[in-house]
Amino acid sequence: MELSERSQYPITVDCVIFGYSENILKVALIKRKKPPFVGSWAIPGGFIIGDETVEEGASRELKEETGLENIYLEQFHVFSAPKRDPRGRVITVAFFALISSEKVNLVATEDAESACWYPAYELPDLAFDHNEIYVKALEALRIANKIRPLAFELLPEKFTLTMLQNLDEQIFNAKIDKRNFRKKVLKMDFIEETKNITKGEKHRPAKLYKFNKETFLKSER
Amino acid sequence: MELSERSQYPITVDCVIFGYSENILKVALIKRKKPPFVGSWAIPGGFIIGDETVEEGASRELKEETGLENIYLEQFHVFSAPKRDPRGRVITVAFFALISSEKVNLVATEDAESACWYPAYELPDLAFDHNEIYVKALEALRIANKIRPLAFELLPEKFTLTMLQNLDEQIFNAKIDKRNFRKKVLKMDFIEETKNITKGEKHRPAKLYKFNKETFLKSER
DNA sequence: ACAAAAGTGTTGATCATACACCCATGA
DNA sequence: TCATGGGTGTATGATCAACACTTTTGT
Repeated sequence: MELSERSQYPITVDCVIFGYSENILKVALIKRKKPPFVGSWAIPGGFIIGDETVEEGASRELKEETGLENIYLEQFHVFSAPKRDPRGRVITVAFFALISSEKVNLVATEDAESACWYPAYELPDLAFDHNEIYVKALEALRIANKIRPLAFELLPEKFTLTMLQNLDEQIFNAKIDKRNFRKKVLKMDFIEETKNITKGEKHRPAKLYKFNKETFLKSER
Repeated sequence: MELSERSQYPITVDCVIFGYSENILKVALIKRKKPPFVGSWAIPGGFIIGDETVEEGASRELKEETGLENIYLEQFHVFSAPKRDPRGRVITVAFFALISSEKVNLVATEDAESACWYPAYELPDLAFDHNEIYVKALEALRIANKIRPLAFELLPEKFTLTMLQNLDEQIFNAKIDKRNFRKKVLKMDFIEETKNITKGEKHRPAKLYKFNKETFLKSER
């Protein structure tokens, strides 16, 4: 049997894009302007075309959506239920993406009437099987964040320990003790104090830290 | 643009089948009898057909290969490099499978001249990008085994603590201290002592334990 | 009696948790 | 001077790592 005689399927990538602004973990959603699910909110995604890998497809999609390149991307699950798209069979590879820029303007694409950031714990009901995809995305983000340090991908290059703690609290949707958190973080030698401090806030300024990737990679071995 | 006008791709599932026999963690491989890579060893897999989900495809494949149903299966990564199959573009969803039966006779399928169990740390060089798939499979198995108890899927219903320890040692390819291991395991209330012991071995008999899934699920909450 | 694996406790080090007050700044 | 978040230490219990001998069986 030749390859071309096999069942073939359109493949999409769906990207659960996490961002962090105003001290809140957010997710980028688009409002659909084409059927099916016109007017519903959905996770951005698109078809794989030509010879691109699923990673390349996800990057391309992300660039169209946010204008950004070199974004952290990680695939976490394939959704292949035959009726997940009422138009016909589409198999999707789901990714989560982490964006560090404080304020990214989302671009409404071909399929979207508009796009905006929703707080991660206040999402509206989503189109297709996207509620299910989102649940798995959060789960995958939590597991990945425990195994390796990912929070930095969501923060600006220099950040305060309070920002880092707040972000962790949001990812796990749980309160963390401040002193214990700082003790733990300051023991990690890949989190380096910079000479900078925050300014212009109406309270005591905070030290800024940065993540040293090289030191982290060395400490891995 | 209609769905049918999109780029479409043949999809395969590849199953890294782990088994455990003679106190050794093993992997099922097939010897290819068709081009490309005739005579090479490979991870078993096959095309998705019709309306089946990737999970259904993997189960079907596994049944053809081992005759077994209701096997533990977990997808862990999509491999989509355009040249990964020299015959043409094929995107594969990789799974790992865990088999508990002590001795499963592997069935040579349509594509395979033969099939056999290889010790997990003595695999031959593999066809396609299967070396890379295998590395990721082992990694995924280790992570999954830390997060939830999977070792039971590889053991007979009743097992000794030494068997369980040996299996963990093989999965992580590391030596574990016997007393510490037993202390930890016996604290888990979902591992229950049975009234049975091993027999007919030329040393002191061992108590047999079993995994109580209900108790485990309760302790999760 | 010997060989082979089963079974068993203690100690010190490290880590996680709980908890409350002073400090530096802007308004 | 007040409001706001930044910054700090200690004590307790839990968990992990290291380590060696006795027991039970088959031959």
